[in-house]
Formats: sequence, C-alpha cells, structure tokens
Amino acid sequence: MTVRTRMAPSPTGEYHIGSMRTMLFNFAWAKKNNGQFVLRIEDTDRTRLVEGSLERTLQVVKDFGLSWDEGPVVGGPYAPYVQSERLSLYQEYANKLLESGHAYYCFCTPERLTQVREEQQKAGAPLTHYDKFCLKNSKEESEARVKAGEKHVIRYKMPADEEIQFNDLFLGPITFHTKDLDDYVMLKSDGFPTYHLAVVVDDHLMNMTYIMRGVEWIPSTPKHILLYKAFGWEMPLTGHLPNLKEVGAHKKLSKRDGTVDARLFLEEGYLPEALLNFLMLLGWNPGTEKEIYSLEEFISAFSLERVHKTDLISFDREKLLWFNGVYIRQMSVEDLWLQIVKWAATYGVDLGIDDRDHDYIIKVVALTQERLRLFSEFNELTSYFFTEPKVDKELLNK
RNA sequence: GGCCCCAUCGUCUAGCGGUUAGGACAUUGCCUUCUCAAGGCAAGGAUCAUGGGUUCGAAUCCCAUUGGGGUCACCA
Repeated sequence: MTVRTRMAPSPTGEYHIGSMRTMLFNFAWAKKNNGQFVLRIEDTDRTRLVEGSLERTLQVVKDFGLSWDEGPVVGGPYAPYVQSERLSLYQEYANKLLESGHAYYCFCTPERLTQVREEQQKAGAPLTHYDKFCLKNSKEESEARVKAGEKHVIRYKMPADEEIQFNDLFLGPITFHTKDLDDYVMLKSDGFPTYHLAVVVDDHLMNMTYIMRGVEWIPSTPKHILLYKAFGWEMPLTGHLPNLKEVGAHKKLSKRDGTVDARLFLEEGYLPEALLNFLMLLGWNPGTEKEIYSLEEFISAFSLERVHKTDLISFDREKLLWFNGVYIRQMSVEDLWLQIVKWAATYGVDLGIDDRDHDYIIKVVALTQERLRLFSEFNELTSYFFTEPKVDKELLNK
C-alpha cells in the first residue's frame, strides 16, 4: 500500500517551529516510501481564524524547502483539502452515526453545560463529563426539535466501559477506558465538525496510512479509534511525537524566550537547511555520529524505529546557531553573498554596504564568513568595512 | 484531582543483559593564526531519578516511589 502522510495546519495563527518538525517527519516518511505527503487545512473553528495566516503558513512551508503533493493550491484526487469546504461530508457521516446509534442530538445550552461542569467540580468529581441529559430524549422527539429549528449539536455516545488499546508507532501499547471519556461534541451547532469527527472522516477519505502528531493528541486517540470502529474503517498507523520546550524550562516553547514562529527564524537570518537539519534531530536520531544532514539524506535515513520516546525535548537555540554557522561556512563566498542579498531583500534589511563594488563586498564577505552565524549579524560584523568608525578623542586620551 | 505518557553529562542524544557509559552543542585549556573566528588536540562534566526485585551479571527486564509532561471545551 502506498504510504500517505499528512499535516493539517489550522489558520489560527503563525506556523509554529514545533509543527514544522512534525511536518518534516511526516514529509520525510512519505518521501522515503515514494508515497504522498498531503497538506490539509483544518479551519473548523471560525472564531479563531486569523486573517492571512493560511497564506503565510503555506509560504513558510515552501520557504523551509518542503512541499506537498496534494493540498491547497495544487489540488489532488481527494479535493477539496480545506475542511470548511467539506462541511456536507461531515454532516453526512454524523448522520450515519446518528442512525447507527453511535451518536445523539443534544440541545443543551452552553450555559447549562458550564453549570453542570461547575456543579461536578464543586462536588469534587475527579473529572467533569457531560451528564448525558439529552440522551434520554426519544429519537422522534429529537428529530422533531431539530426540524423545528432548535439549536443543537451532535454528540458521540460513549460506550459504558470498554477497554480500548492501541499500538502507538513510537510508544507501544497504550490502554484507555471509555468510562474516562466524555460524550464529546462531534458536530457543532454552527454545522461545523469538531476536530475529532473531521480528522477521522478526512484521514479515511484521503486514504492516510500513517499519522504522526504531537503527544498532546494521545488522550483523544481513543475517541478516534471508536469512530473508526463505528464506521467500520481501518485506522491509519498512529504515532505521537515529543513536544519541544525551552532549555531549562518545563513548559512548551514560548515567545518569552525567543522566536517560536517558523517564519521569524527565517527573518532572523537562519538558513532553511540549517533549521531543517536542527529539527530532524529533535525527536529522531540516526544511531550514528553523523549530524549534518541534507533533506535528501534525512529522507533516506529516516526510520520510525529511531523516533524517540521522550515526551519533551529542549529546543537548544545555541545548537541551532551552531548548525547555521556550519551551513554558512559550507557555502561558496559568492553563494553566501547571494543568499544574504536575497534575505535582506525579502525582509527589508539594510545591509549598510553603500555603493561599494562587488569585488570589495565579496572580499568582506569572505573575511566574515567564518564568523557569521546568522545573517542578521552581518551588519555589526562588517560595518567597519563600509563606514568610517567614529572615534571619540576624549575616550582615546583616557 | 481522574486518566495517559515519559525519565542517561547543563542541553540533544548513543546504548536495546557483560562498554574505561560513546558522540555533538555549550564550558575550559593548548596548538594554529596579524586580531576575532574557523579548524585541530585535550580536559572537566552522568552515583544512568530513587528503592526494591529477576539474573552469575542490569543504564538496559519487572514492580513501586518520586519527578516531569500531556489531557479532561460547541480549540485544534
């Protein structure tokens, strides 16, 4: 069977460097197996949509040197690849679940839900669940209320107590019990699906064979397993990847400590090749002492067996800087200058080179190459070649 | 709190029953060099979270504890 993997960004903000790592792994696995890598847009939360973020996400993926075989812009046999354009599909499958008795209509207001939740918390319940209030309603009654235009959602009817086990690609067997799971909402009152419904329907319809995603998805995996079972579908092989954190921190990568938006790394003057190389080693290791990998080399070396089990990896910015320096030194002087110029033009950076002739600049670049770790350091590293240094005579006398 | 996952130098990791626990980043020193880098060499740095087992033998297997993380939404 053809290996098909996907990455499904949400246009709710700027693309995160950690997501780029996950995308890289999915991309590499598809490429290694001569399969397809699919990009799908999960824009089912209309309240969090951020203007232009979809376009910027697509752009940064390209800028990092990755590409997709199917997805937005390029299309493909399973189009559309944007969930908001697939609404009728989710409704259709939600209805199937309704008919087969795996789901039910719920008319509870958000206010009632919060109230129920608060009461459960007050009573000291170990976890809060929907109280299945609407499960009592007869099918006829529910359908009549829906027909009358009453606001409703569709919930999955969680089996009383069933053991659910799945074999994580990286972590091995993981067991859950349905009694710990909620009758979660699959279809929202605005007719949009929640993640759980949409991801299962799409992954199946788009013929995905492997899913690699962050560890935060482990707890929702049993919900997906149940859906696959209810539909009678086979679930793609699924594995969960460690998240990234700041060095010395216990939490996920945060803006406080530096850049987290993938695009901003480019803007600071990191090379995509260096970034990718650094990302490869965050959750995977070849088992050899080789550390410098081109994308092609990574694709052929990548294997599922060598993906790490750890759940949190430090994003060592110091080492990333080192990688960038390595890649800068690997380039020819002419190429390096070309890249710097391109970078400056893209991000509107003034290199401060005045109108010096090319030969002079190249000499300066050659002199700077060994020292340069980041394009954004170019100015302070070379300014004295282009502008008269200002000398404070008073200071000299001292 | 319930459930789930994880645990080797400061950091990223190698290790999959017998190793002086290896490498890389960072740190320090030396060499090279007109400086700074880069490069080369070297050093320090890990009681393999703790406690029990299993075994002739455990970083490696099992259990418990501790610590950390994740998750419990009409967000993904």
